Amino acid sequence: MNNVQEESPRDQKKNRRRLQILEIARGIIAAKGLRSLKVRDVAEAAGCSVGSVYNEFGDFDGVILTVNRETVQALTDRLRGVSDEDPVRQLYGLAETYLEFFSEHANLLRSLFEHRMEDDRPYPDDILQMVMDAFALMHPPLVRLLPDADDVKIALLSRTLFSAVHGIISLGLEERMVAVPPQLLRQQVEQFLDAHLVGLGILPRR
Amino acid sequence: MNNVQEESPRDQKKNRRRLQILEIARGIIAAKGLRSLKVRDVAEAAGCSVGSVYNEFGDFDGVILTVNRETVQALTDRLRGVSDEDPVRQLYGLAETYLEFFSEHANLLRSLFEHRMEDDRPYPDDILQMVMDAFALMHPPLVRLLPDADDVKIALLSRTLFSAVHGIISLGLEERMVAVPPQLLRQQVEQFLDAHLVGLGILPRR
DNA sequence: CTTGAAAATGAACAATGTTCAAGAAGAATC
DNA sequence: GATTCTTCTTGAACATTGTTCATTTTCAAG
Repeated sequence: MNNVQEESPRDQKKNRRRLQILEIARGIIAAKGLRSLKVRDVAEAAGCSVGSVYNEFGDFDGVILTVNRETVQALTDRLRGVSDEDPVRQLYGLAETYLEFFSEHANLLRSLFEHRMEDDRPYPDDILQMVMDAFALMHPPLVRLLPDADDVKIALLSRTLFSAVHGIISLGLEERMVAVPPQLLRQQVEQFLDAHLVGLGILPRR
Repeated sequence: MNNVQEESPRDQKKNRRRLQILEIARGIIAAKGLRSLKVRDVAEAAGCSVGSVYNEFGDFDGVILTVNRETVQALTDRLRGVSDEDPVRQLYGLAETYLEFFSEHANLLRSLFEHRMEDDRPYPDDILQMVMDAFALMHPPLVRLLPDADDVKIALLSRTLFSAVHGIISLGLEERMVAVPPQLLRQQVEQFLDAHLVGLGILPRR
């Protein structure tokens, strides 16, 4: 049985344009923020009609959500690239990588965390799951470092720790708030982890 | 010299309506989120024309920003009410009070942290300052607990700690993400503080 | 080539923020 | 109290932007 679908020229064109629309939307969000994203701008830049955008994504939220989905995917890929050789280093690496990624793609991350659906439509489950999975990446190193602890507790701890790091970074990079210089922020995150890992008994008191 | 401006009947009416508009806007944001706030709804509920809303607040962002200003003011008031008798208890109290306030006014807090201005207009400085001041409320108890530490470092630590707590709470209450049960979240925040204060040498290792 | 299905189009519509000329209301002056 | 001046209020009109859909175009299959 051959499951490989041949891609007709028509589908190729369709896919090419789908990617193009996403690329353009991502570019606008990254450059000028989610609030500056307009259907007509995207359609014009992609050389198609607004109807085609709707045809491809259902509604405008569909475009945003697809960009967000790809953002969290890219984030996860980056976080998975952190070396797991030494579990302590891995924790620092995850936090620092998150900081790097957030610095490089601040507006995309904000779109991911701040976008609200119209009315009371639910946020897509798969994206939420992907975010939770990303935040669970501290789980394996924590398990290694706290072998006697309950696995459920570690899962909770992983989310808590990553959420804390997220708070420090997202507010630290918020240029609206008194902006923290990047180098200082990195140091801030490190010292935060220092203290916390000492508190968890993972690192010795200095 | 008498600096007290008599309030003319006209001003009274104006002020009454200003307050009414804010009350209505706050109610809508709190109940259905910032994205559901519409000028016409506010004007109709306040029994005036849309023009009057603009006359009073300049533009629609003006309404939102005023609500946000009052939100952070209310938050600060609540946080200032935390007892400063015991500095350790004060830190826990600040975190728990923040959790309480966030639970009760989740949509208002989200409006404060997530609202972006049109184009590239800057977010009002006074609001940013108020948020930073609120986050600095951990400073005094930390100074008492770490009398030998550099004051600038403590200021940074205060912001970091509060930002971390903010991250844990805002993501924990995010019903979009896998919602954490309130009681569990409270425990989560407490355990987070436990570990961190141990790490800072403020609490003894248990 | 014909034909039927799928996609693309863009004008029209709908929702919503914004402006402003005209009128109403109130204060100031006599 | 009448007149005049200032200020506020109004809401229709406009501007922007998301959404729909009847029509046209495209193109693969027969």
